[in-house]
Formats: sequence, structure tokens, C-alpha cells
Amino acid sequence: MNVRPDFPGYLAEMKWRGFFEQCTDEPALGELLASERVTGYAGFDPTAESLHIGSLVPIIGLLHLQRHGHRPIAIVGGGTAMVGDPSGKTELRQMLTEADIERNLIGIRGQLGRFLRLGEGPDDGLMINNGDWLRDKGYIEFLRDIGRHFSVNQMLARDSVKTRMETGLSFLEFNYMILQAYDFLMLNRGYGCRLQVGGSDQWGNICSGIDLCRRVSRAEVFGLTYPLIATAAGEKMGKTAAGAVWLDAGRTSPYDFFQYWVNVDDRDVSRFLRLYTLLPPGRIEELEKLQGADLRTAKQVLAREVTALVHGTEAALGAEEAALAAFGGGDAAAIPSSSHAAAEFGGEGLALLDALVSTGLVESKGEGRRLIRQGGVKVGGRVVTDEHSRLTMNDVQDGRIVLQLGKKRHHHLRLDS
RNA sequence: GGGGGGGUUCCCGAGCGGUCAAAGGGAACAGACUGUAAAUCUGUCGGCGUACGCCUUCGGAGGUUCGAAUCCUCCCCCCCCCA
Repeated sequence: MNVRPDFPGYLAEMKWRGFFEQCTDEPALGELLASERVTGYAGFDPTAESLHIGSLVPIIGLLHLQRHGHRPIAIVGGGTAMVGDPSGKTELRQMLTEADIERNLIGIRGQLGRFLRLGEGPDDGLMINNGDWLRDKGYIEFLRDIGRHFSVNQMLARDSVKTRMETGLSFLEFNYMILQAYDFLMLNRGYGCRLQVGGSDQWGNICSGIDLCRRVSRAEVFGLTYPLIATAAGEKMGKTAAGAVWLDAGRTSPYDFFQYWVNVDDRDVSRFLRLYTLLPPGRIEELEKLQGADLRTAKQVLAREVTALVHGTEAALGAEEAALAAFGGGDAAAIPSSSHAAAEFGGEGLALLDALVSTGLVESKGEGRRLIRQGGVKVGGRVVTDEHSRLTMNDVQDGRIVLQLGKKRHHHLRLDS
């Protein structure tokens, strides 16, 4: 086992980085991790074709596990997604069709493979679809094998169930914890998996799995939860005006992704550096000393590191350059842009409002008008006050027209030569 | 199956025949202040039009009315109590 020099062990690093909320049996798990290669897993819901940054914590948690010489399993819930986890939700989630799930699985697999080293080696990670064993399981057989180990009394006592007593909980969802517990059992049987990590809202489900493993296989397995990560402002991670922050470059460009991290709240910088980057503790502690405006440096590092982790070093550099260009000066090549024929700007030119809409900077002309009235639109660095303003060749500088919305959104209209 | 209460604009939540694109709060966006931060203050916050205007929206479909988110009918969904 190649224990990392920075930390005496996996748990120590998880604690230091802020991944550690609760553990079922910390001393025993610590010993186990120190004495042998442990297989641990985390689950991912294929609710969309791409994961978003909310999934980053479990992904990086698995990554650390692998870095400590253990074997990570990412389980993708092709089976459980058919049911839907009621934990932390107040309403029944929209049902996914099999085709949806199939498509989502493919997308998510590809993404997970960018973080974890997957393969056949002893500490190579695995990606497994729980649909493999859930889909063909017969109901009666399942009830007799697994259902008999669950007490309805206990299930009703779970927080995830209790909080739904008011609004209602379908029998379908009520079964979710059993299915998740069954996953743990199957992974333990098939792969010797002995650890499940998950968000603290998963504590109940994880405990169910541990109980099941003990009852059925007399296996001692462990659970570890991380805190649910929210921003200092109390928002869920990744909530922006444009919607979720996705890991897929097609949904959230590396530039926007980078900007998300640069714009985090001051109070979140230290916590996020520990959680979302792999930087060594010494380096992070250095950055944590920064105060006031200097925190921007730390945010730059945070953004660079996370973007590199998700999109690769090259994309991260590109995003950073674009950000520098937009906010400082420098090469503007990487700023979001669209290409246009020179003719569009000849004569009368192109209505600014139309340009704002067609580039997707605003969703309607009304919104564009509002922005202009409020002085939130700049063309070539000048505030535009006339909502009827048109873009003409006069606005072109260096072969492009520079649009700016508010302080942070930039777009260039490139002229085709 | 019976009885009761509900479904309102991104969210919560008022409205209960015209003065309603619909109070209030939150979120969001813009401006000021800053550090591409927070807090604060100001403004905006369905769509189209320069505008008095027009169009779409209050679970769905019909109806009453000069006029409906508001009244009636049927349907769908949710919660509570009883079976």
C-alpha cells in the first residue's frame, strides 16, 4: 500500500479536507484501511446525461480513496433510478423512462472515467450498474431473500420517511432504502466491498445496507458520510442564473465553469480548496492565509485546479486566459464568441437587441431592453443607453464587436474575413 | 368508497366577479459601493411594441356573465379524516 506522505491515512485526509461527517465505526474502519486494500463505493443517480458539481464531492471522495491505494467503485443507479430516492426530497420525483436512464448512464460513465483510474488492476476503479442485479430480480424472490430482513417499524422511523409523512410517500419510494441496502450486499458479495460513502442525507440508507450485510452475510462493513455542501449563502452548490453547473463542457463551458469558481463567496474559498482540489495541504494552508482582495488569488487557484480536474489542464488554461482577457486585458481569443458575416453590420447594421437575443445573452427583447435602460449593456466598452441602437462597422474593433452585459458576462461577435 | 381541504407567475404565498400580469417575501438580474467577494442601498423582474396598446398566464376542458384567477359543471392531481 502506498500511503500518501501528507496524511497518515485516508480517514485523516478526509477529515482534514472536510469530507468527514459521520462514520459507523471509525476506529475499526481506520484499522481496516491501514491493514489492507479496501474496496469502497459511492452511488450516482443517472437523472441526467451529465453530472453536475453536486456530484463532485463523492467523485473526489472516491478519487482520494484510490490515491490512498484502495479500490473505488462508482455505482451508477440504473436500477434504483427507476425508483427514486425520497431522501431530502419533499415530492415524488419525475419518473425516468428506461431509455432516459440508458442514455444518462452512458454520459455519466464517460465522465466518471475522467476522474478515476478504471480497469482490471487491484486498485483500479470499477463502474457498476446496479440494474445488473436489480432489473431481473423477481419480486417474490426479493421479498423472501431481502424483504424479510427489514422491519417496517424501523423503516418508518427513518428521517427520510418521517419528513415525508406529511406530504406523502409512495410505496415505490418507500422501497428505495431496501434497494440501496441490497446494492451494498451485492457489492460486498461480488467485489468484497466494505465501505460506502455518501452524503449525510444517505446515512439512513447506508446504515440499512450495513445491517443487511451483517444479517445476510455476517459481513462487517462500514459507512462514511460527508456533509452536504452548501455555499456560505446557504445555497445548494452549483446554482446559478443559467441553471446548474454541469461537468459536461457542452452544457457548461469550461469558461463558465471557471468563472463559477472564481466567483465563490470569500467565506467558501478555504473549504472549497480542501474539498474540490487535490492540492497538498501545505499549499492550501498557504492560500488560506490570504486576506481581503488577495483572496482573488486563491479563487484563481481554486478555479484553475477544479477546472483542470474536470476539463483538463488545457481547457483550464484556456478558460483562465479568457477570464484574464475579459477582466484584465490580454488575449481575447478564448472569450465566448460567435462568428458573423461582415455584411450583417453593413449599412443599417444589426439591431443590438436582436444581437443580444441571438447570442443567447438575454432571453427576450424585453429583458435586453431592461438591461439597456439600466445601463447594463456595453458595446466596445461604452455603455449603450439607446435601446434602438444598432451594431455597425463602426463598432468593430480588431475584427470583432465586444459585447458586455453587466460586469461579468462577455461575448464577442467575430467578423468572418 | 364516503367526508373535508387544496392545486396561483422560478419558489413560498395573498387574492375569491371588474381598479389583476395578479399583494408580500425569497431567488434572480442591473446600477451605486467594492476586490470578477459579502453586506447595504436603488431599480427591474410573462411576451411583443417607443407608447395610451396588444397577446399569453392563475391544474385541464367546457359554461354563466358586458366582464372570471375569482361563480357553475365535468375531469385530473395532492393532503387530511373515516372505511
